[in-house]
Amino acid sequence: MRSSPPADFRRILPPSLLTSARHTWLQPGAYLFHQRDPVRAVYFVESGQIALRRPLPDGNFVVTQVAGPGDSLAEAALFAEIHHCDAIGMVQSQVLGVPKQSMLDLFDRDHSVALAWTRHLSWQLQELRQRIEIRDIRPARNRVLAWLALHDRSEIVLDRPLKDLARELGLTHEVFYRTLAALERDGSIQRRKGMIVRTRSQI
Amino acid sequence: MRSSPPADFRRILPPSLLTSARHTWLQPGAYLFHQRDPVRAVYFVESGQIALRRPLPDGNFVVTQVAGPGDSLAEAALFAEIHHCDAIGMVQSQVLGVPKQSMLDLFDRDHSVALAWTRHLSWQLQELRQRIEIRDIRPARNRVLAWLALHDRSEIVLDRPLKDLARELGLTHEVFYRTLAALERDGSIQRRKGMIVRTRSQI
DNA sequence: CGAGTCGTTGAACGGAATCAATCGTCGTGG
DNA sequence: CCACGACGATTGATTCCGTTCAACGACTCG
Repeated sequence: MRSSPPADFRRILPPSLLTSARHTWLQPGAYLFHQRDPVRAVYFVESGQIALRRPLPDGNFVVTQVAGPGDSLAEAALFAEIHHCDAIGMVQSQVLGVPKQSMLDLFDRDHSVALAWTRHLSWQLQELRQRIEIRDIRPARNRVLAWLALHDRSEIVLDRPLKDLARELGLTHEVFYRTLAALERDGSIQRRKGMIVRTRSQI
Repeated sequence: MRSSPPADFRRILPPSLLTSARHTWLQPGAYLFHQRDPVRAVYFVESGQIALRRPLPDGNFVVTQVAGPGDSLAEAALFAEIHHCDAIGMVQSQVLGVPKQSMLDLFDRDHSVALAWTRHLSWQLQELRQRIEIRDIRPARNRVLAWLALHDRSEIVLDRPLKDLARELGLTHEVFYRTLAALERDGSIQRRKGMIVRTRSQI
């Protein structure tokens, strides 16, 4: 899908930063931080799933991000004094916390790291914009075809469960399964264990 | 909606950079750049609308971004030798092109500018993630309520046509109108010229 | 005064969500 | 080892909500 490298924090942060970082285990429902907590660190998800949500006056929430393995979390917090949303583990999760000040200091000392971070953010942006646009494609058949077409190789390796991919595409997993089945039926794709192969590529 | 400042490039780029920038007028359908063109500049939309789209082998396209006034365009190009998508004016548009090298040089010379750019990207990311999550909310009524709830003040000033807001929310304008009408009917909001006022805020 | 666009409502259709049931696989513990 | 539960994958049936098409009024602009 993406023409940019995978946005995994391990490729962005230098080892020197990683040593000053703290690993944390989070049980399901446990808070990583609360709204209005002072910002101490920028976080990266190593495993599990962390949700960011903004509490509303009436006691409800609006979810603003769901971060999975490899994702960075609340990068904008780097430029804020306090958090403006809650962070909660959806499942048992492991996160890496890099102290805010260490990060800013390193940016200051080492240009290449600052630039690498900028590149990371730019890639993320590109990917998200793409995701938004692809979700606007209707019906499901065309959306899935577009998603397939964005992959450079005709063989798409499924590194995640189809269920997760469905969510990324903004479809329920049922509809995604059905659509894939329909595409295979009419010969647009072939399915092999753990991968999808594009055959014709008409949208 | 956002708790961060508006992401307008005029607040990020220092005047020194803006002087070295070039204004370009783009007619509808005209290309700002093509895929595989060498990256010369990073662009900002001053007026109109620019679409980024990735050409497919079969002659089709997948749109990856639609940028409006104030938006930066293809920031990731700053780290690439060639463009990997086309940029086309959807309507008559004016863009500002800041030479890639000027930008990188300035980042190198002036930390504060580099940091401002990082902050800009972080805010953009946050906003996009929020947009994605809000578009997952169904049905339309709840989505609109969530969108309203994200605004800090109970009076939401409509700076853009409702049509555009509908698009941002991932709804057709008809459904958006209807939903607003329904919300007003049951007393959840009140509408005054150019603004919407939250009254009750239950989701 | 028309042309164009936004805002608004109506009616009908279609496609995706939802609910439900089944199968396979994997890991866990008795 | 097998039973059990959890979860992914899959398909069916039904419902419902958002899209689409259509029409109209208000407003702005040339």
